[in-house]
Formats: sequence, C-alpha cells, structure tokens
Amino acid sequence: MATLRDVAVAAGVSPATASRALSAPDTVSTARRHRVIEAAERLGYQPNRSAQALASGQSGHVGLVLPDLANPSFAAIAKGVQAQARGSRNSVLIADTDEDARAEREIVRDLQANVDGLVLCSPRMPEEQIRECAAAGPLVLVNREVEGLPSVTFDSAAGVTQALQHLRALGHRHVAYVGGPTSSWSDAHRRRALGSVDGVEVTDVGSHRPVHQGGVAAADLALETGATAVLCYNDLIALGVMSRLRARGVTVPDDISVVGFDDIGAASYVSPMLTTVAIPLTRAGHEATTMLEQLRSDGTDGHPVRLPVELVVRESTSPHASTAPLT
Amino acid sequence: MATLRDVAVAAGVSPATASRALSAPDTVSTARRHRVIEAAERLGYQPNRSAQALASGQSGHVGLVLPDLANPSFAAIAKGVQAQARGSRNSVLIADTDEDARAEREIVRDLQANVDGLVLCSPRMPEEQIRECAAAGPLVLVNREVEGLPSVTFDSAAGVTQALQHLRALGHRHVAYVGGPTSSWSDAHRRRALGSVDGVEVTDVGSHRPVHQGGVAAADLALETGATAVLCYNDLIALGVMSRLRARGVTVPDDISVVGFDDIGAASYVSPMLTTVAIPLTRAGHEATTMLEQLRSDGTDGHPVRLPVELVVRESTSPHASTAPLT
DNA sequence: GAAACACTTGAATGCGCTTTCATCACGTCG
DNA sequence: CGACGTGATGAAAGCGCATTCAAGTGTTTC
Repeated sequence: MATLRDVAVAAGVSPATASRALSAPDTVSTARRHRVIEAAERLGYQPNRSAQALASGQSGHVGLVLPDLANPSFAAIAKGVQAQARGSRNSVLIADTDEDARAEREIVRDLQANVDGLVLCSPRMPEEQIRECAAAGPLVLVNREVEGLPSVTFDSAAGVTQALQHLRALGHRHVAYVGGPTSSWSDAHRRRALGSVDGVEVTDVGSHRPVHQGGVAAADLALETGATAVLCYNDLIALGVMSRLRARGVTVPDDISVVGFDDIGAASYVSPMLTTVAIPLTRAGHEATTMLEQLRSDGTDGHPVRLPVELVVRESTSPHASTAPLT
Repeated sequence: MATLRDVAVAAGVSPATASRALSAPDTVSTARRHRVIEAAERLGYQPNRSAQALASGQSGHVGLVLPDLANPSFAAIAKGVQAQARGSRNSVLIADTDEDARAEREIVRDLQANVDGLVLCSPRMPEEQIRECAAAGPLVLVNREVEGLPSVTFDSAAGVTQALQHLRALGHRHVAYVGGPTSSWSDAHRRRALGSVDGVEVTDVGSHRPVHQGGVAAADLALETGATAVLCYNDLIALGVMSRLRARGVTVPDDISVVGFDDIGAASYVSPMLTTVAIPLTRAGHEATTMLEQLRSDGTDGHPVRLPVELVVRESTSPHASTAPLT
C-alpha cells in the first residue's frame, strides 16, 4: 500500500508538500499540486486514517449509539447519520447497546475516546450519566432533551394534539392513551399534551412495552374504558391493539378508531392502514450529525432542535358511531 | 486524557511494561500487572485506538457495507455483525451504499483501506468487482456466493422446497412465483428450486421490485395465472400481494394462499398473519464476522457457509378449495 | 560451581501522517 | 536601493502506542 511518502517521492516534492497538496490544496502552487494529485492517483494512494487521526487529533469518525438496530425507527436514524457523515467525509462507528442499560455507559465511554463526536440515542440512560458523557466530548442527543445539551427531538406533543384534534373532528369525545415506557423521555413529552384539546377526554391506560405484544395486552384495557378511539405510544403498539381488537370481534375503525406514532413501514401494509403520526427519523439523523459538525467547528453550544411531525390519516380512524364501513 | 505513558509513570514502570500489562497480561509479573491495571483504572485510561492501529497495523475495526440500513433485513444483519464484533472488542464501521451501485465500489475501497476486514452485503455488485475487493483485503460476503470466496448465505432453495411441499400438502397444484430483482443472487438461487417438488406446477410471473408496491403490481399477474397459491421473493412483496388481493375482493387464504420470504416483523402484525420462510439474518451477521476473524488469524480460506432456513406456517396458507374460513 | 536457560524488564525505534518553524525567493514600499 | 511583508517549501518534531532487542534476574542442569 502506497504511503504519502511514496507519493511525495513520485511527485518530486517533500512529504510536507504532498500532505498539503492533498488536504489544503490552496497552500500549494498549482503546478506542484497537480503533480502530487496525479502521483497519488497513479499509485492508488489511500491515506491511512489511523495515522491521520494520530497526527491531527481528529479521528474522522462519528459515533452512533442506539438501543436496537433491528428496530426500524432506530435504523432510520442510523441511515440519516450515515448519509450526512459520508457527505462530510466522515465514517460512522455504530454501537447497538441491545437495550442493555448497564453496558451502555461503558460502550459510550469506549466509543467516545475514539471518535470526534457522538450521536446518542438513549431513551433510558439517567440524565446524570448523559451529562457526564457530554462533558467527555461533543455529543448530540436524539429523541431526548436534556437541559443545556444539544439535541434533536420531535415535536410529538404537537403530534398528540394533531391526533386528538383529528379524532375530535371525527366526533370522538373519549380517547384512551396507551403509553410507552415510563422512563422514556418521549413518552413523558407526549403525555403532557394529552389534555391539550378541549372537548376530548383522555384516559391513560398506563405504560406498556413498545412492541406488538404490548399493544395486544393494552387493547383490553383500552376497550374497558369505553373510549371510542385509542391513541398509542407507537405503531407497534397500535398494530398490537388492532390485532387484539380484531380477535375480540371489534372492528377498526367502525367500532373504534386507532392512531399510532412513528409511521413505520408496516403501518401501510396492514388493513386497515394505520392512521399515525409520522416523525422524520432520517432527517433527525441528518440534523444531529450536522449539529455535531457545527459543535466541533464553531464550538458553539448547539441549541435544541425540535423537528415537526405530521399526522398521516389512513384507514384506522373514522367518524364515531358511523354505521357505514370505510371500504 | 491519560496516555499509556501517564499510566506507566503512575505505576512506576516503563511504558513498554504498561503496554504489555494491558494487552498481553501473562508476559508481566503479577505484582506489576496489578499495579498497572490499578493505575489505568484510577486515571481513567482509555487506549487511543488510532495509535494502537498505527503501531500494530490492526485497526480494530470491521467494515460493514450494505445497500440500505432502513431495510429491516439488512438492519438485522448489521445487528449480528455488531454484536459479534463487540464480543471480540472490535468496532464496526458501517456504510450504507443507498442502493447506489456506482458509489459502492468507491465506498468499499475507502473503507477497506482502514479496517481489518469487511463484511460485504451487496446483492448487485458485479462479480468481477467483488473479486477485486477480495484481493484487497479480508472479506466475507453475506447473502451471496462467489466461487472461491468466503460467504454466508441462506439455503433458500431449501426454503422454496419447504414452501412448495407445504402448499402441495394443502392440496395446491399450481403456484405462482413472484420474483425479485433478476440481478440478485438470491433470486437466481431461489428460482432454481422452483421445479423441485413433484406434483406442483410453478408459473413464474416475472421480476418485481422487492417492495410493497412491487407486490401490489404483481398480484394481478399472479391471479391471472389461475394459481391457487403464490410464493413471493420476500415478505414485502407478499404483503403487497395480499393488499391488492384484498382490494380486489379475493380472500387470503380461502381463495388463494400466500407465502413470503424473510419473516420480517410485519409478517406477524398483519391479518391474516403471513406464512413465510424465516431466514436467520442476525445469525448470518454473527457467522460472517466470526468467519472474518478466523480469516485474519488462521489465514485459512473460509469456506462458504449456508445457513438453514425454516418455514413458519401462519395464517396466509390453507387447504385449497377449503370452504371453511381459517378463523 | 559454572553454563545454559527461561522469564521480565526498559530503552529505543518507527508506524504514516500533520504541523510547526525556519528558510528562501519575490515583489512592494518608502 | 535596502528593509520588509508574502507565499511556497522542506526539515524536523512528534501524535500514542506496539514491538524488537539487549540487558538483567533467577533457576535449572551437568
């Protein structure tokens, strides 16, 4: 593998000049720059990142920590981070904590020592630990806010409001809310908006695991409240709720309307297609990475960014007490 | 940030000994080793990976290249790679090629210069280019075979056979096959098994994009063949087929049975739940990474591994001409 | 009791690159 | 015409670590 020194020799310049020609082109005379670039291409020169990192103190890596890669939502964020990072010629080191809070702290510490910055997506890490991490290096939070730290979140309170308004417009007056993990920032954030719409009473049916099975279990509770619509912490839960309702002979949306959160792919694959609040996951990845880069260059404290969400109305919601099937 | 030198000073030993105490513990006397380890912990020492990489020639990174992180199947593979890599104290550099074949070659080259080995998941890269990559460094293929190169694939031909046998057992004699991208290895591999079950005639209805919409489009073609069951290249297509069938008033599984491939989450969330061939994606990630590590240590040529698949029978398949609804 | 050996240790070297710093060649200005 | 900035260049000094090599210590063997 060709080294920078080889390139320099081939171009008849010093290694210093070769280095400059490649990484700070305008500090080198045009003629030499061309000679160097040509030589680099001819030799198939690929800079050694480790050496660059060691010498410059910049690894060229951005770290990404998330709870579960197999979860489509997190994967979407990863995609955004990845795309944006490549755009600025960085690569991304990914760490799946496997929902293991214990290991998480260590993983972050490990990663943080070897990246230029970290995108942290950790719904459950204690706030105090997050602050520790932030002190150890540039870091931006995704889908979570901590006072004073840069973050990109979703305005899901607005999403809740939109969903509630939509349901009210359809004549619903009583809605059940199937919550997610109590310890999660976003659940707390959503709950705060539950009372935001006049004329709609919301009954909280408690916290549930944000998976299909969680929704299955919650469906009966929701039914018991007598609500005519149910708003769920996420689509997986909503899908579970719908499964269970169907199994109990309750028709969606005729008997009861269901609204989810996230707009995962499956929301459009089921029947009835799920009405849900779409959140710009991939964009959040972009945004977070951009913010990280600014953090490192400007040194400015990144201010929290809250991305807009959008209610996507499909088939799982219909007017209350309607007798006509949707299809 | 504490360096190894700091640790050495704190422990009263030379940097060389400190280095050994940490990375080759049994070459250092017990007493000193403890002193070093204690000092390292006290100072919060974190080795500088770049320096280690530069000095040892081993980056401690494994590269992972895949077409689309947002695709749950690839994300599952990534999860496996990640888990296995962490187990051996490696980290994974991830690159999403965004289905862009053009960029792919360059991305791989870039990555390959800076990792110890590469897990490559590229259904469409020309075989010749793959060989080039393999020549440039340790590499294992996932979900694709190239003569002479290490790979981990799925025995999806066996999956096709299982599915066909299942359908025959239910009385189906005529099955439509909705194919995936022609250029993909796995589609070719599956097609070869289409004639493997006596008594079942398979009509190929052509290649389709491996997405929901692709299935929607294919459903009408499948129906036209008069087949009583349809086997799909993947679950996304199968889900699309089911959507379209429902829209046309055809009931699954009473009028027609549907089988998918992959067992993505959504397969269990829809109604009827999809009968599908489950493939061990995450395990493939494990396996590939393990193979990569062996490649590097033993230097042995890894032989191709073909992982078993399993037909998961759910609700989308039922006896032909049955008049009783499944539920 | 000396020679041979195994085992630990530290000094020194270099991985490939970036980044001062000093040098040199030019053009500019007083 | 000399003093002085300006921009381009190369020599050299590390970045933090692994690793080679020689030296030192203690143990075994004949």
